[in-house]
Amino acid sequence: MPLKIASWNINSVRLRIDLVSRLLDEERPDVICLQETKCLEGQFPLSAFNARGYTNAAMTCQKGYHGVAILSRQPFAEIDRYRFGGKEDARHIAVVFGEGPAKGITLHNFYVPAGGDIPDPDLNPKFAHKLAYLDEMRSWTAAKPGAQTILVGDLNVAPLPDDVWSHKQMLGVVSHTPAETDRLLAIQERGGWVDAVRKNKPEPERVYTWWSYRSPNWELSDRGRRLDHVWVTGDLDATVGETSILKGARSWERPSDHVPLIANFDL
DNA sequence: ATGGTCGGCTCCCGA
Repeated sequence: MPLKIASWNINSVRLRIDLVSRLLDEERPDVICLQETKCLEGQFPLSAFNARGYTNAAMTCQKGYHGVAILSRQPFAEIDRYRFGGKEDARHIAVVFGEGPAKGITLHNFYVPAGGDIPDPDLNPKFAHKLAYLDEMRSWTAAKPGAQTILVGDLNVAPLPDDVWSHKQMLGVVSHTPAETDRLLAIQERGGWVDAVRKNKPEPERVYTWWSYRSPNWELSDRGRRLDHVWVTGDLDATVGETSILKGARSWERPSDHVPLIANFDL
């Protein structure tokens, strides 16, 4: 049975609901995971999702910042929220699917802290928070090894040398420092997670999901980073099909700085 | 540890 999941850091779901609708109409995923929704639950534009058959919603929200949501055409049997890193930030939501092809599968949607600009936990509390968050993710995945589990989201770390435009020049830049990449790879290893995107786009292919707003010539300079991820537990490895990164969405009107990821499964 | 541009709790802060 096919299952198609989309993940997108939308950077305000209210502002960009028409872009989300376009993605849903063009790609028709079964499930969409959003990060940085940036609104309270009562402000979430549910009607655009309901009109397209995404009548099941699980979200964790806070005013103005962060926020993650899972919208699905298939019902949920369970909804869970975890709070890592010693803050009450809205950065994680998980569901277990009830009926349908994904029945029994757990889906986690994460928005890992960006970490500020200075890659030193002693000088920058935001970077310390990010490292603490990643450390807690590792403890969490080691304590509770997943089965039949998919993890998606904006992990705000580009773990591999070919996940950035210049490994050498990025080693001191938050998102690609050894402190972060070591931690992300440790989470992967401890949890037995498989990087679904790299499974069919292996290194040394350069793969990016984010291009900064600060570069007016983002497409020409192509200084991207692979900050968004789809991971699966080892028992789902064989079910992973095509994954795609919809770079075209970065050129849509008033775009997010992240583009959607699509992952197909054959369950 | 350049500066650049976005979003929202908007003349600032987080990304």
